[in-house]
Amino acid sequence: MQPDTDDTDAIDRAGRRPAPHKGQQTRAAILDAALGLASHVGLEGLSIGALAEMMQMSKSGVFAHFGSREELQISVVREYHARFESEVFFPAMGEARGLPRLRALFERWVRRVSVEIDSGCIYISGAVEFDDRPGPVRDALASMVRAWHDAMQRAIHLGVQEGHLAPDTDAHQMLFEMHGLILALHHDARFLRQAGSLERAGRGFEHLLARYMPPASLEGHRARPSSSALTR
Amino acid sequence: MQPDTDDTDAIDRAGRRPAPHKGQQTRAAILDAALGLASHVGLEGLSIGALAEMMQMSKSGVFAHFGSREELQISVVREYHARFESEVFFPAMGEARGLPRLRALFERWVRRVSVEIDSGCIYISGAVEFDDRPGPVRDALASMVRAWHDAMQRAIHLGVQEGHLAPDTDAHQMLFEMHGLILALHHDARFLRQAGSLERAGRGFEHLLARYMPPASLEGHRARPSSSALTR
DNA sequence: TGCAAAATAGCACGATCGTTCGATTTGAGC
DNA sequence: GCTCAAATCGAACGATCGTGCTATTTTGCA
Repeated sequence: MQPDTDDTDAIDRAGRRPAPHKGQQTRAAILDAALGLASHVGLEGLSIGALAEMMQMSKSGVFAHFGSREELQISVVREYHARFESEVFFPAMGEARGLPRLRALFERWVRRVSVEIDSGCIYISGAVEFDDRPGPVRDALASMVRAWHDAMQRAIHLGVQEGHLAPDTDAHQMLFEMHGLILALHHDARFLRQAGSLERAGRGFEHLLARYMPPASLEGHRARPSSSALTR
Repeated sequence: MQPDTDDTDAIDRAGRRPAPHKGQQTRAAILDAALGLASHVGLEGLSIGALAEMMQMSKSGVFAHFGSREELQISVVREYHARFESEVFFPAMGEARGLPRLRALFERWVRRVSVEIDSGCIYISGAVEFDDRPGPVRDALASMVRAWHDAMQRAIHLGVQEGHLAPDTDAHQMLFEMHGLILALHHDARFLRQAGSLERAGRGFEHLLARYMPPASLEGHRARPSSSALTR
């Protein structure tokens, strides 16, 4: 999880462009509305006109903040990424490595995706909308999803190192199966409106943990000392 | 898997409307093109103009066959359902009940979803596009997905009856996890263009089978005689 | 308080959308 | 081959889209 460095306001933080910050303020407000809108109608359904009406602004007023619809979409993706990070990734990183952290990551991931009835996940809807549409939006989306997947794989590797998961655990495979649970949850809860989906996702995760458990002889032991401060 | 009874041409099959069938012919051709188009740009991205150009017809000529865009979308969903049935469901039903049939269902499901590089699954993209958009299209989509899920659950139940799966197998839970594998495959292969996704889905399915295996003592035995011809 | 710049509004454009309607072409049955 | 209905076309409609301009208002700083 790193590609959220250069924002449009990078220049500001660097010192130049002396004062006027009212613009950034409304830009943030627009982005907030855009995120809410996009999570309902998708990134493709996001229209500047609807956004302007929702903000009680003129179309051109909204437009000026982004320069193009595509740039708006990319900004929304970046904003979603930032929120995802601060609601899922960072808090979970506070947990101890291995199982506790992995559990926290999954649990928060689940909560983020099945968020109180409405507001779908832009990573998921975006993946479907742009799986056949090359361009900068798709690139931004893909790079952030990949960053998230990499972070998850690192957490799984740490689980192995801590001796909480079997030494021969295929991290990519385990991530694949975890991701599947999340996607099934999103599908069943959001599209089919099926009750009990949340519990099913949780049970599925327990099944995964049981499957990737270390053999009893190794239980509780560490595969190797996890001293180095650089391994996170 | 049943809700594909009343088509628009039901009146014809019933006897009335004596002869002209050229219309149905081109309607089928349009539907075929529409299916291809929708699997790339989604049901929402499906436009009559693009379809007309692709068919080398006038917009109104295409339009007349469906009466509305919504009806076109529903027709596409129905057509996809029919193909899904004949490519996945019916052939797999030829396999023996229990594990062989379940394997066949999953394998063909996988093949249908990851179909030669392009052409995504309309069930999956449709679910994302219409999870927040009530109406007849969503209803049609949901009813067919549900029919498919029901069919899968029946197959799982038969697996239990045949003694190929543990007696306490939660069919809904197992389906949830299988569906997750399919969705993860669709995501990783189609959006992330990740190699090896197909194998990961297969491995995930093997993990599931291992998990829902009956206890060794029951292996090979049937939970109860599967005689009645009505149990399918 | 005044001034430059930033933020926003207003208007128009070309394109595309789904849809309507009347005219025209095509088809099949006598 | 004639006829009538079915199939298709062509043009136009209102709406919405993203975007480009030029005013106008608002903002932050001297």
